[in-house]
Amino acid sequence: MPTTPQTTIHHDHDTCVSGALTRAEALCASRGTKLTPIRRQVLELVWSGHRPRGAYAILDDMKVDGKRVAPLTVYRALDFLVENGLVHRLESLNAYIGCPSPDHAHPGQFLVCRDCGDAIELNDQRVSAAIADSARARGFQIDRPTVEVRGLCPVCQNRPHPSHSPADTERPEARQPVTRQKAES
Amino acid sequence: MPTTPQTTIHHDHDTCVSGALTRAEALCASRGTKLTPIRRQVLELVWSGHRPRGAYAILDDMKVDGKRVAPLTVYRALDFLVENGLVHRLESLNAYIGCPSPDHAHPGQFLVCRDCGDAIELNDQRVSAAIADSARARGFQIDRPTVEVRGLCPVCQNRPHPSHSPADTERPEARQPVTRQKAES
DNA sequence: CGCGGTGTTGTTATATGATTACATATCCCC
DNA sequence: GGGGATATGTAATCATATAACAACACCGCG
Ligand SMILES: [Zn+2]
Ligand SMILES: [Zn+2]
Ligand SMILES: [Zn+2]
Ligand SMILES: [Zn+2]
Repeated sequence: MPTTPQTTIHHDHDTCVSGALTRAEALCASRGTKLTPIRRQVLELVWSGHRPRGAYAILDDMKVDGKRVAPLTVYRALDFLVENGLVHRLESLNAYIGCPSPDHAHPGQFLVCRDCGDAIELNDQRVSAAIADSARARGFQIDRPTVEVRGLCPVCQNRPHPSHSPADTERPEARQPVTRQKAES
Repeated sequence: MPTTPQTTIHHDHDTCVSGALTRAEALCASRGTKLTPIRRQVLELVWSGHRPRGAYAILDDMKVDGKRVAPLTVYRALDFLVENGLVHRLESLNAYIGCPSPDHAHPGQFLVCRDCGDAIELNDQRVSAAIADSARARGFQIDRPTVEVRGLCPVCQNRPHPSHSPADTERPEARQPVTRQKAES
């Protein structure tokens, strides 16, 4: 049994995380930015669940030398990671998620499941183009478009109902259908 | 000099607010929902600046009988207003803004200026359609699409730079170019 | 080497945003 | 008038994010 078992679709998540870290190292090296130990650890913790994660959830796991770090430490690292495109911020969840393709600049477009909490990253050119057109028509200069679609992912559509679901045993991290959920525990 | 002078584009804002309140009254009456004094006051305060406003900013103005109300009072009213489409919540700002056309259901699409803080509401069918297609292609069932575009509005593009701007005297509510701004004071 | 600038981290406190749990009041229908 | 649904009051607490300031580390340069 692997050490980090919490993802929706089965895959070799340990490899998945180490890959993300390796790519991040390479990217920072090529750009002359510094992926310090703290930043690296935060990035690893963002990836750990392969789903959106809140800053304080990361903070809880951030023991450095057995000592709990300050919130600012985590936020500063997250700012760096977001600025460098290694992590996206999900505005509607106040949460962060690792970007699988940080090498090319892109805004985040996400399908966020209200049940399992997973966030699927899209990169739909039609959506981007439609937004760009609409903004241009009004003379608005875009910094960063945000597209976050809340709903129900295909997997969760096929489960009877989250709160009564017998699948809780095999997917213990399932979210309750609350109004405004947290990204994680 | 009017009592509520803080908007970007000059217009008769007092009429603008009273119009929104009248429409809200009519809409609630037709639906059988109740626009209570508290809800009405919160709606008025949401509209007061004609721009996104945080819950606690509203709270600060919410003296009822000279007494400060509890946060929950404001949040409950905001929940009602959002559910009834009278107000939109801006996820990227944790703020609320009045909807100019609450009569027909629609998700909010916004162009949010990073300088003046104004939010222009769009309703672009191409954007909606592109998002719907993209979600359908992945079997994702949409609850609520969120589109919030951060950038610079036409007015602010023509001012030299927010922090050095001489226009501060005529637009005292201008925002600083900070990383993650508040909706209001 | 030693200096000074830039960038990173530490520490403490606080602002802002949102919810839980429970009690009380009010309205409307019967 | 009883009784259920809706609305508000009160207190405490949780969650998210930033401010202000100090210390340290790295790096290029004289
Ligand atoms: Zn993974
Ligand atoms: Zn991405
Ligand atoms: Zn107005
Ligand atoms: Zn609207």
